[in-house]
Order: sequence, then structure tokens, then C-alpha cells
Amino acid sequence: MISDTLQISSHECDSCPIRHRAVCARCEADELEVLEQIKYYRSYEAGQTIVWSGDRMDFVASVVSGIATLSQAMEDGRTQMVGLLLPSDFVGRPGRDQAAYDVVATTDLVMCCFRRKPFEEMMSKTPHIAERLLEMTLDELDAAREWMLVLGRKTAREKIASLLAIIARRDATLRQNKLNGPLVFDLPLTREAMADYLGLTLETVSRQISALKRDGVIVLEGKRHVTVPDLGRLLEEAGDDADGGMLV
Amino acid sequence: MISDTLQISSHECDSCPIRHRAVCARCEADELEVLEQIKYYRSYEAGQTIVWSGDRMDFVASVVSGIATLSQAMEDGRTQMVGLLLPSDFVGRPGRDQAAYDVVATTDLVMCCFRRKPFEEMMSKTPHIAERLLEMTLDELDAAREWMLVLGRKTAREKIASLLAIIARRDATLRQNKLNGPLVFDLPLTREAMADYLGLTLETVSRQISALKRDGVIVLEGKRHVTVPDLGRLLEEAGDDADGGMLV
DNA sequence: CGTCTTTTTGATCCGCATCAAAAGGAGTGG
DNA sequence: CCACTCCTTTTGATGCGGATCAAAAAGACG
Repeated sequence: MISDTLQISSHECDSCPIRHRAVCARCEADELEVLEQIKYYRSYEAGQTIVWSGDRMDFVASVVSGIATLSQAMEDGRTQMVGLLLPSDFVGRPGRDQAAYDVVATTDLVMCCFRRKPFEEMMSKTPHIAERLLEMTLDELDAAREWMLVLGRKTAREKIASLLAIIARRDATLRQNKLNGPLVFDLPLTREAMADYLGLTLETVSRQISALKRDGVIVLEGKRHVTVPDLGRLLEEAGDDADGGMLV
Repeated sequence: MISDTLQISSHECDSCPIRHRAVCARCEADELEVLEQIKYYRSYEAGQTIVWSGDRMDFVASVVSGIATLSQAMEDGRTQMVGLLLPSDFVGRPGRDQAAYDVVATTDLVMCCFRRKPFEEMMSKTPHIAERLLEMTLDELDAAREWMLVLGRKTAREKIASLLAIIARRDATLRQNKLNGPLVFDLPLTREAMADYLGLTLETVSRQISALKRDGVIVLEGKRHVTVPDLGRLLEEAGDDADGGMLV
């Protein structure tokens, strides 16, 4: 199976699908021109490891399309996913030359890469990039902390419901759908990846999904295609306040 | 019990104990002068809640001395600590006016505060602050991800060992001690706070500390005073690679 | 149709939560 | 100095949720 994700319709930033959300979101036309000089695209097939933790990494990048995961491994093989990278998310850390995590393409993936050194130089010159990167990093920190509550205090059923809610909402906002009707989406993760995300085993994930299905919280067609008839109900199952937060 | 933490020896940034590590670390003399105009100190007693999640928060701050915690609560009362704030750590988020977490002083605490608006203005003018804040935020994100591995995949015993190792190392680097002899420190957290940090119950924390003591991994005098005879041994118990990472 | 991977389902076990109570320690007042 | 209360910590007994081990079922693909 050969991926054909290399076919980007255009290599110009103007028509880039993540133009308004990525690290370059705030750049002016002249700044984009400089970025276009140093950027290059790379694509990966589903399942490919992009970098191994500890490897030298001399680029940073934005996810253009597809999904990747960040995970950490213990010596005995236990692993925990610590980041889920969706289109527009940023990979790599300016100022660091060793990867801190394993980065794996979950689906076919296209990234917009910059060699690290030129990017760092550019960052120090154009505050728009550093500004946007700070904002994105703060958002990621919030997401990581939300996730810590899930990992530390939620039951298996609540964990699954939380993950489904996150995916359902991200998918809806990506397509700019509204959140009050039924939500329909495809799971981008295998049961194993979900287990890795939630600190569970894949058997427990499978059981809890079956239970949520049995209880009518979700409807499944096949293994991956999910319908959420009532997001409020799902949020209740996740242990979240269904009325507060994001919905209002 | 009245705290006397208000007595700062001097209010000048030059002699500030966190001068070289806080958000102002990279500031030049002229930039510090501006900061001195808008800064003010506040102190809190151990146990005091500094802000409640959801409250309006119109300042940002650096911890000068003492320890504070960030935590998140579920509706039914379950809570998870999501941040441990030590001297030089930053509190609050530029651009956001509602606190996202409960902030609680664990010990008597002094903070160096800036009203949010002037600080934001200053940030956009002086890249040194934004630069340093980005670096600090990236470090916090790394710490949060490390913590996610602890919460998601480690056993109770490993969790306790991990926390003790973190505190022991931070304490040693703060005092600029070396890491190869025995490490001695006081636990800044109650058993309950440790449980809250690690996603455990306080009973389990107590049992695992007793077990580590019984096995000679740590030595306790009283409830809070800890000696770690061999950090490598503690790191093994934490499930970490004793040779890799921070030690080298 | 057969092989390989992913997912589901079943049976059993163990780690940690829960409920309960005793044991320290610190501060207060007689 | 002791008796008292209040809070933190330890220890004990029991039960449950999720891990583990095992195998069947369902897709995916050649």
C-alpha cells in the first residue's frame, strides 16, 4: 500500500489548509515568504514511526493532514500516550536537539517541516511566530492537565466517554458542525491506541465501548463509525459538567 | 498563627532570590525597572486558597518562596493535582481572565504579582519576557507529560518513588547539592496532597511509604523528614532508568 | 478460501479503594 | 505537667474494578 499523501494541491502558504491555526497563523505576507524559503513537506504512511525518543531531531514541523501520537515508554515496555497531534499541531521543540518522545503516524500523514536552526533564527526575529507558539503551548498544557484528571481520577467508563467526547467535539469543530444535534465521526484510533491514551488495556477499552453501546450512549456501525445521539449524555458519562464549559 | 512571610529583605529585583530563574530571568536592567513599577508582593498562609477555578483573575505572578498547587476538581468532589508550583514558577495565563484551576498555598507563600493588563502590554514590547515564558511553558509541558506516564502506567509503589525522586532532586538542585551522596529533605506535602498528586488514596500513600521505609529505600525521621541513601535505588523503584536522563 | 490483524467475549486474579478504627503529634486550657 | 481536643498518619479487613490470560469472532487483504 503506497500512500499518495504527497500530493499537496499547492505548496503556497496562502492556500494551506492549516494556514490560520498553525504556528504561522499570525505571520504577515513578508514573513510567510521567508518561511516558504525554508519549509519542505514530508509524508508518512499509517503506522510509521517519525522519530524515536532520544534520536537527534533537527527539524520542527506542523501537521498538515492526518494524525500522529506522542508517547513515552518505560524500560519494561509499558507505554503511555502523552500527546495527540491533529492538523495544525506543532511537533518538536525549538532549542532542543533530541526528541523527548516517540512520534508515530497513526494515519497517513503530511507535515510541513522547517530545519531547526533557520526556524530558531527566524523565531528570534519575528515575534509573531514566538507569540503564536506560546499560545499553542499554553493550550497544549491545558489539554495535558485535563488529561491528567482523566488518567488520575476517572473510571474506565468515564475515560472512554471522555475520549469519545474529545474526538467528537474536535471533529465537529473541524467541520464547523454544530454541537447540539447528533454527532457522527470515525474513530481515528485503534482500540490499542485508545488504551494507550487512557492508561487502560485494550480489553477494557473494548468492554467499555460495548457497554456504552449497549446503554445507548453511542451507536456503532462497524468498529470505527460512531454516532453520538446526545452529546450532553456522553458528557455526563464522562463525569463532566454537561452544561458548563465548552458548550456555552 | 500569623505568617510573617511579608518580610522580604529587599524589594529590588537585583537581590531577588528567583531573579535568574523566573519569567524575568532574561530581562535587562532597563526592563527590570519597568517591571519594578508594576510589581507588588502578596503573601499567603499555608492552607489558603489563592484563587478558585472559574474566578476572575486579573494578575499573573511568580512564586518567590513557598509551595503552591494547581488542582482540578470534578463535580462529585474527586480532585487531581495538575501542577506543583515551586519558587520561580509562574502562575496565571496572559490573555485569559478566568482561572482554570484552583491555586492553593501548601506552605506559607510569597508571590511577586503583576496586574495582567500592564504585564501583557509589556510582554508584547519586550521579547525577553515572552521568550522566557515560552521556555518555562515548554518545560512545564514536559513535566506534565512525565506526570501523565506516572498517572497512567505506574503502580502505587512506583508512583510514590517517582514523587520522592522528583522532590529529592528539586531540593538538591535548589540547594546546589550533588546527587551522588545521600539526599536529605523535608516533605513539603501531606499524605493527602501526595495522594492528590498521584491519583491515589491517602491510605495507599501511607502504606507505600511504610513499605519503602521497611525495604530500606528511604529512611524516615518523624513523618516528614526523609533521607534517601541511594538515589539510584529510588529511581529503580520508580521504574525509571537509573543511569539515563537527568543524572548524566 | 486462507492468513493475519483487530476486536470481542469469557474466566480468574490482584492491586488499590473503601470502610473502620487505632495511634501519634501538636496545640490549648486547667 | 497532664488531660483534652483536633488533625494527621498508620494499620487492618473487605470488596470491587480493571489487569491478565485465553480463546473465539470479525474483518481486511492477498
